[in-house]
Amino acid sequence: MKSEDELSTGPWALLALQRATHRTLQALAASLAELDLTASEINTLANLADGRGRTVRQLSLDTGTRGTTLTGVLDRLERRGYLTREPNAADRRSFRIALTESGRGVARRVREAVADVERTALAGVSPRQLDGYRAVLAALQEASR
Amino acid sequence: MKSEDELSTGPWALLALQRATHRTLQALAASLAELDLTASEINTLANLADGRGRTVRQLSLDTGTRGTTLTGVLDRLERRGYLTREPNAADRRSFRIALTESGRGVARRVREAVADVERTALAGVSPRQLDGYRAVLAALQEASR
DNA sequence: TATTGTTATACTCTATAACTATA
DNA sequence: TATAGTTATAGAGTATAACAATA
Repeated sequence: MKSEDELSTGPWALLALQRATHRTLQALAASLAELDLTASEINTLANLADGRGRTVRQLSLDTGTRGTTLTGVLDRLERRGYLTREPNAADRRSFRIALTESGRGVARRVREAVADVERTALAGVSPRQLDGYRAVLAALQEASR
Repeated sequence: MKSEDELSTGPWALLALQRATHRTLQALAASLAELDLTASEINTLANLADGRGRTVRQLSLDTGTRGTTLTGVLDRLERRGYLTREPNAADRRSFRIALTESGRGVARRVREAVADVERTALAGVSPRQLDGYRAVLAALQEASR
């Protein structure tokens, strides 16, 4: 717990953000160890798990991952048969990333693991606090463009 | 903006967390480009900026960075003259990481950049929302041990 | 001219395990 | 025996710049 003084005078919101991200990511990777996925792969699959196809650009915005990083991540997931890059008729420069049958299975397990962590963690949190969390994250993102 | 349906049924708290972390980190590194620091180095310096010495272990807990990663980060920062590893009389297995004079200067600038982002981002956020944010981050970390 | 996505390079971060010194 | 910190290795993530294809 930080001192009152620090909370009021020093920056803490971003430090806490990073700490929480590192921790939850490590916990998530551990709970999904059997699937042998990296943090970025988990992040990517969790985003794709809703079944909506996305372009690489959209996925990059959704995950916060750089395009150049995403190329490698998608390469590995494609090689493992979890997704495909389909031509995009609407814009022939881009692809639509779509989960395969087996990709959907893996993505579902990832999504469940993510949901599990959230359920456990947020059990004692009020809707109002959750709302504040969402608002602050949105504000941080908005200020970082 | 996500659909109502997704907010109520799917996991979003961790996905939003990762997205926000990536974004703010990129913005921070860009605003501190002249200092030529990586995200981890920024995180480390921002934590040390309060002037309190720490062991590597404590720093690892504070930043969420792995010990093995921290060794390299500290190596580089030490080589640049920003910090020193001082013997720790209390426990001779460990070191106390302390900022040097020039390290304090750099850390101050890092801390100011972090504070700037926070001020800008959180200008329109209420204390109550900020409180919810803090509570949720704490809950996520607690559930990830 | 600008954007989408990939490639290339060099460096940083991570996981894992082994190792030394100290507790 | 356990912990603090480092080292070693291999793979993954990053910034940056350049590139082809398309808009």
